Amino acid sequence: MMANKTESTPKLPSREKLLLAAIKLVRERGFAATSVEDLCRAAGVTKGSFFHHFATKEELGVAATHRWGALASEMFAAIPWRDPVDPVDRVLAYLELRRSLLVGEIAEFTCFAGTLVQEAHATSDAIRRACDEIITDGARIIEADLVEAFRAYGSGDEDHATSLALHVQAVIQGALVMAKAKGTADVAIESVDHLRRYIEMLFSRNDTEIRAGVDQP
Amino acid sequence: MMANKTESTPKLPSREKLLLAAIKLVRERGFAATSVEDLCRAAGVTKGSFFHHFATKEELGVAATHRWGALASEMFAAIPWRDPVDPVDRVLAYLELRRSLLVGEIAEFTCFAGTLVQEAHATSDAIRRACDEIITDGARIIEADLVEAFRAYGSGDEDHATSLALHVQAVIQGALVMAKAKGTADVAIESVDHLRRYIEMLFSRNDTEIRAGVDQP
DNA sequence: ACATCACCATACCAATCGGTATGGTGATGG
DNA sequence: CCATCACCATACCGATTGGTATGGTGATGT
Repeated sequence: MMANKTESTPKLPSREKLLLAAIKLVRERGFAATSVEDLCRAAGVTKGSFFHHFATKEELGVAATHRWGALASEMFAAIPWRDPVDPVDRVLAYLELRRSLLVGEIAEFTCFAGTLVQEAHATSDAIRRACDEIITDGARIIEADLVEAFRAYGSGDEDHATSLALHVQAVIQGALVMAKAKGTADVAIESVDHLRRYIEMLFSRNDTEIRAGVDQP
Repeated sequence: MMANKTESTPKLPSREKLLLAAIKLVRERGFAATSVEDLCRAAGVTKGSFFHHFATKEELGVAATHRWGALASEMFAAIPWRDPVDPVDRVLAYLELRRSLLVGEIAEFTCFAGTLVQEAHATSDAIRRACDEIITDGARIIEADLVEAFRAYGSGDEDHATSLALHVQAVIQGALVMAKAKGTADVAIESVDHLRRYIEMLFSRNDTEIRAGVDQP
């Protein structure tokens, strides 16, 4: 049988090293600006190895996107942000988590899929679909909580939950673009705060006035 | 005197043709994926002409960003969205305008600066700064209205207005990324709707309940 | 009338691009 | 013991890359 492909491999296999190098370099410099040789150099493998594992650079892009998606869901599964009993509090905890990740170097908190799809959406439908899938999966993380929240505090329309979950993704993507433009995460953090306030108001459970005069935390 | 550089030139000068070609091609395929020869072909000029006007491809990127900023402000100046007397209504009218632009081909409504800065922020600080400037200028379009709005309906803190204006830009940028991922503008339109609802709630002037159960328009 | 200059065209360049061809190596299954 | 195969290394390919060198042309100031 073929086995131990992803489990219990003592040293990182070449394919994995290439995937991680792709995620790193694309987040730093973009997809088109990263050559296959750059990838190989960063991964410490040869071009022969590269084209053994991936038929084209595009195929690596698709594979790296899936790897990125897996990394993200592993991460969100490992952190206990889902403890609150109130679904709204879970969503807010998720936002707090996303907010807390906005530290350090820009390339370390930007989204691989968002960066890639921006460049490749028109030239590679395979990459576009892969990124769409991973971003939509990301939205699904809070979608169930939002369904619950809408059911508890408003309409039970599931379309609302889907739409709002995608909006959360959109705001985060936009916040990252702004961070890249300004060269600092501050502006991204503020955007997440605005998003938090929106959701708080949407599901306002007490009568505390959360209006224009609210204080920033 | 040197004159008629941008005014009353009968046929489009080469420099302008290159700038417009850059805006078009970068929005379609990205900056790194667009070669200088692509640009020249699309603009109908030769490479000699290109490097006469721009020392490097990077320099063209900066110039095209400024051209893009000028195009945007010309456009927003030409459309009468600023008629309402209430500052909040002006902001909402602006959002409605942005929303109404989300039609047709994706490359025709995406933001040149957002696309460019995503790719080039780490490799060219000149491009990064230019994009930052243009995006921040875009935020300024509604900043004064937001200052008024905060003054009328909440705190008069100007930081709030700046932050919210940048958040509007962030949401739009993010919405465009999502549109690219999904291949359709629908998701972007919904994000703008969410943003609109946020601002309505933030400056809620009457006591109409705008909560989780609100109907989509 | 002449020099200057912005503007553009042609030809060319070394370097790099994504991709291929081919041969070697070690583990595995029969 | 041999054949197969996944895996990787080296060498190479034609095409394209951003950029340069150089020469020409027409308008302009003097």
